[in-house]
Amino acid sequence: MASGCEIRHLRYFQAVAEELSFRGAAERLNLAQPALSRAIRQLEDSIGARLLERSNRRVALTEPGRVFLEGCRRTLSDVEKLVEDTRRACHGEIGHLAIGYTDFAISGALPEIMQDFRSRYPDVTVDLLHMVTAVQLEALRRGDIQVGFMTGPVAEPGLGHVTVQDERLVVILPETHPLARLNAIPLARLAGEPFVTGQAAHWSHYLSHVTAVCQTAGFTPRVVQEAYNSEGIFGLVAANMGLTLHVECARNYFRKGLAIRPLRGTDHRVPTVAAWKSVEISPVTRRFIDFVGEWLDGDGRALRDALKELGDS
Amino acid sequence: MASGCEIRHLRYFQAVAEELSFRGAAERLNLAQPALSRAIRQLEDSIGARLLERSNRRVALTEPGRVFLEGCRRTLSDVEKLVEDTRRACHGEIGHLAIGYTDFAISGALPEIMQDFRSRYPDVTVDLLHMVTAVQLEALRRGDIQVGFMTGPVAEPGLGHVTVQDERLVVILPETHPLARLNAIPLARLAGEPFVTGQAAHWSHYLSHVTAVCQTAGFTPRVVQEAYNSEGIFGLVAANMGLTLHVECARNYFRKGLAIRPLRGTDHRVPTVAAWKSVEISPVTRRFIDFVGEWLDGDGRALRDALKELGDS
DNA sequence: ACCGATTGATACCCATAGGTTATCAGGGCT
DNA sequence: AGCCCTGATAACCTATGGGTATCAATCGGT
Repeated sequence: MASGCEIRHLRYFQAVAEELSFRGAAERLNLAQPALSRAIRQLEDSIGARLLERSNRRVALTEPGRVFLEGCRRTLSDVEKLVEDTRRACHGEIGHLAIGYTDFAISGALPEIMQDFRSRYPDVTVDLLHMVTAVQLEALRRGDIQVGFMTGPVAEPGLGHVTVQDERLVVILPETHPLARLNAIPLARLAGEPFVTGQAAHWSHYLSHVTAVCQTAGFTPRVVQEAYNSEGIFGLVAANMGLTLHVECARNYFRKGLAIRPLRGTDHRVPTVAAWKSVEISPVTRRFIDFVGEWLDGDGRALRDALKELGDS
Repeated sequence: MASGCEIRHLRYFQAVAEELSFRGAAERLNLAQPALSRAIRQLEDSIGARLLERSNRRVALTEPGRVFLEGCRRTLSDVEKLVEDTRRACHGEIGHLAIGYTDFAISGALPEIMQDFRSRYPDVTVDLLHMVTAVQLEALRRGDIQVGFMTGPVAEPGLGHVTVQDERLVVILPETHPLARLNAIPLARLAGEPFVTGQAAHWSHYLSHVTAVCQTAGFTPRVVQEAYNSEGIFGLVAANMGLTLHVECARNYFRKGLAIRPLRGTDHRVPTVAAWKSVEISPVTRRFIDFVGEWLDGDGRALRDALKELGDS
C-alpha cells in the first residue's frame, strides 16, 4: 500500500543495475556505498521482491529486477519529460488557446499566421472559433477565448491589441453590372445603388465603416438585403440583388459571376486587429501575442506588402 | 538538474489539484496542512513553475499545473503498475523462458502444453529452440535454456525432470513394402532390413533406444542412410531407401507414401521428459515446471490417454 | 596456500528533511 | 462589524537519509 518507493530509489536502483556494482554505482551517484545498500534494501522491502542477487563478489539482476529496471528507465524518463513539459508550459510552449475570428480575418492573414504558429509551437492546441466582433469582445471578457481577431478599431479599456490587417475597401458587384466596366469605382457613384450587407445586429462593427465612408460622400447606403455571412452576401450579389463593399482580402476568394473593383474617392481603411484581455495573460497567450507581433514584423511583411500593392493598384 | 522531485510530491500535488483545497487534500492524505503547503512549494521550486494559483480563498490550476497533473496521474499509475508487475515477476507470472525441444516433443504434447501455458501466463515471453537432447543438456548446464523437452531417460545429477510422453515404438516404412501389409510388425522381422536413422552424432539418445530394442531380438540394425532430422528420415523412407523406427507421435504427421505400423514383440518405451537445472530455479521457471506437472495430471490426461490407446491398438 | 585487495553488509553518528501544533493574515458570509 | 474558513508562517521534534569506520567473504597473484 504505502509503497514508500520514491524516485530516488528508482535512480539508485537503475545505477546499481547498470553498473552491477554497489561501489561503482555509489561513485556514479556521488554517494557513499552503505547509503546505497540501505536504499536498495528499502526498495526491495517496499516492493516485496528481491531485485538483485548479491553473492558477495558478484551482483546480478533477478528476473523481477529485470522487469523493474525496464520500468525504472521508462518511469524516470517519463518524469524527466514531464518536468520539462511543465517548464515548457510555463513558458507558453505547451498549452491550449481558444481564438475567435471574423470572416475578414480568416479570409486574410489569419490562416498563414496560424499555420506558422502551429509549426513553431506544435504542442499548443488551438481552437479556432468563428465569432463576429461583438461576440468576440464578450467572449474575451468572459475568458471563453484568449485572443480575438476582429474588426477594429478596438478602444475597450483593459484590452490590448495589434493591427493585423488595414485594408482599403473594394466594391463587389455582379460582373454584368454597368459599373463593373470601370477599373476602379468612384465612391460617389454608389449613391442610390442597392446594397447587400451583413445583418445589422451582428455586423455592426463592419457596417459602421460602410456608413461612415458613405457619409463622407454625402449619402446613406440603400440596403436592400441583409445576409447572414460573407458567403451569403456574395451569393446575393451574384444573384444580382445589389452590390456590397468589402475589404481587399475578398480577393482571396472567387465566386463566378462577381467582379471586384477598387473603391476610389476615399482613403478609408478597415482594420482587423488581434485583441486580448491585458490582465491575467497566460504564458501561452503571451507567446501567441508575441508571435503575432513578430510575424507582422517579419514573415508576414511580404504578405502584407503584397496585399497593400493589390489594394493600391 | 537534481530535480529533488519525489513520488510523494506527485501524490501530494495530485490530491491538491483534485480537491482544489489544501486542507481537503491534507485530510485525504492523512497529513497536516502546513506539510502539504511546504511540499507543494518545494515541488514548484524544483520544477521552476507555478502550478497552483492560490488567491487566499480559491485554489486553481495554472496551465503548467494542468500539464503536470495529467503527467502525475500517468506517472503514478505507471509506478503502481510497475511495482505490481515486479511482484508478479517475483511470483513467476511475468518473465522470459528459453525452452529447448526435440522433434519427438514438438510432434507430441508440447504444442498443446505451450498453448495452454501462454494463455494462462500471457505475460511470460517464451523462446522455443530446437535442439537435440545432447545439446539441450549442455544448454541447460550453461543456462541458455531453463527447461528442455528431450528424449529420456535423464539421469544427470543436478537435473530435475518429469516424464511428458512415454511412447511405444512404431515402424515407418514405404506403403509398398511387403511388411506394410501386416497390421503390426514383429520386431524379429526387422533383422536385416535396411534402416534409415538420424545422424549418429546428434541422435545418440534416440539411437540408443533403437539399438537396445533390436538387441533384445538378437540383431543389430543395418543402417543404410542417416538423415539430418525427422523430415529427412521420412523423406528417405518415402524414397524407398529403407524403414525406420519412430514413436507414436509420428502419427500426428502424415507423408504420402508412408505406412505406420505398431511394433510387436517388445514393450520398450521411449520417454520424452521435461528437464531443468534443479538449483537456482527462477520464479518463472518454477511456474512453468509446476504448470507442466499440473497439465500432465489434468488437462493433458485426455491427450495422454488418447495417445496411449493409439499405441495399444 | 597464503596474503592483500576489493566487495557488499553492518554499526553507529549526525544533519536535515518532513512532520506536527500553534498562530497569523486575508476574504466571504451572515 | 464580526465570525469563520482558507492558506501561509513559525517553532519545534523526530524519523530518515547520508557519512565514516569496520567486518566478513571472496577472488587473484605470487
